Amino acid sequence: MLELYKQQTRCLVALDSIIFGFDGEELKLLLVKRGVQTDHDTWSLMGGWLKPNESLDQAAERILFELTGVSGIFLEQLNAFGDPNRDPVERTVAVAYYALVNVKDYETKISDTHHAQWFSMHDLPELLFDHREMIKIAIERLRYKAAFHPVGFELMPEKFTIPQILNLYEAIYGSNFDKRNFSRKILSTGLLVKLKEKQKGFSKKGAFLYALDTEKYKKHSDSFMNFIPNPEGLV
Amino acid sequence: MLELYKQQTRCLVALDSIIFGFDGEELKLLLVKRGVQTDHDTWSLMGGWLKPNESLDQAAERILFELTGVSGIFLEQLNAFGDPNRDPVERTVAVAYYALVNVKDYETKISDTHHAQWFSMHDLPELLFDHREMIKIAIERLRYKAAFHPVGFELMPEKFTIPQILNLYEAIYGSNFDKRNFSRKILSTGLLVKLKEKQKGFSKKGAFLYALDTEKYKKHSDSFMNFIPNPEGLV
DNA sequence: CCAAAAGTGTTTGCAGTACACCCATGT
DNA sequence: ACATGGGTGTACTGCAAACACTTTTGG
Repeated sequence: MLELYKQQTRCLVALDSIIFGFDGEELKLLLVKRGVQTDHDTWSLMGGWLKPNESLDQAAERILFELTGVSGIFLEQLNAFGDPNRDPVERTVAVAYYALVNVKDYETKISDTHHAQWFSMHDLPELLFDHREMIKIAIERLRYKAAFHPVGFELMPEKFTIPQILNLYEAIYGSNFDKRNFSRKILSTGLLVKLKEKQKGFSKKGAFLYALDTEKYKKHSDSFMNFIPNPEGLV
Repeated sequence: MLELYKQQTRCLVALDSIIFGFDGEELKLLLVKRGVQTDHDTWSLMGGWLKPNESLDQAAERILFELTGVSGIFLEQLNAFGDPNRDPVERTVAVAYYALVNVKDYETKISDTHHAQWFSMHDLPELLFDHREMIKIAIERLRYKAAFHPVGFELMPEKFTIPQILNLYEAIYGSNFDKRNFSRKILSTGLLVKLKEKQKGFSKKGAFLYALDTEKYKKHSDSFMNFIPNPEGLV
């Protein structure tokens, strides 16, 4: 039996994180400038190697922290990618994770560290290896997830307005939703607490700020409801 | 840059398949008797090692074929498992897949080969490593998937009856559904073709056999609808 | 006073659910 | 004849969708 183990080829295991962010208007992706070996403008997902004594989840969490200083955010395994030629240097199996953060809260932390930069989903640069494929699958997964789970709040800052969440969902799905129906739906979750303050500066009237009821959110984070119209439209 | 590659530790990569089967009555799982090194009654998922020149999907497909003679069936990546201690012999990252087959069509092929055996989901033997955890996640995934995608048909034989599909869905979700509503829903997909024959022998009246409209099925296999009542009940 | 965004209610239709009786046949 | 499982129809309800006007206030 142990013989069987000895004969097998070992293989590098990498972790790559697709980090989604939202700045109140647009859905963004955090990328890092690819190291010196390539002089052209290639960007990469946040990635790193699996170490001997950590689990995949731990490794993804660690790498995210090392590169951004961010921890404790939504981070979920997406898929493993193992095409034999996906990394031309040496065969590597990559386990991809996707993460959700709000851009505002972490902006400074992130940009300083590792030449990380937020890119609009609609305007991505040239990407390393199969990272574009990973992103494609991640956005599909995010759409799937956000359609039924209140995961969108992970992308919002602490205080946010209903029109902002609407913007977020429109950005995720690339389509427009009726604001009346949407607002009713979101409020009917009971996860939002209306604050006394208003967001000023953006619109003349100003929109009421809301906060997440974190207690309820924890309990209901795996709950299940329709957040978007016509979920049948999903692939 | 290449230095970075050199420094990293390589690691074994295994594939494990959770193979669901349905015999018309019960949901089953295909397991293999664990090799000689353990004399006690430990069973294992179908598994094998990743080879240097194959992708994860290819490897999963190959291993499934080697162990069962079955190919071309529904086989989808589930999750990667990478706890450092999950395999006590040597650290191994396992990429799990789940597969759906109908027991009847492949019964002989399977049982002959590798001491494989179908087990009732409710009566599983002692399992290797973290295989029980994998199975738990696989059944969750199957429930999730089958709730919205017509994937249940993958588990049915070529010809089947409505009561059989009902049985299947009841087995998957461990609860009972109203047969009138269920039958209406399933037929409303337009994926079924009613045959002239009846299934005889089981009930006195006999139930009409149906076949899958494979053309439509291919087109709609990623379509989206509710197959079960109260999908909110899902985790 | 005007422009721009926020906020709010009602009607309509469909899909999901609950529910009960007749049918066909082998024994 | 009867027991067993197969097959069907209807009424109700609740949620989702469509839809338009009023409010606020900065400029």
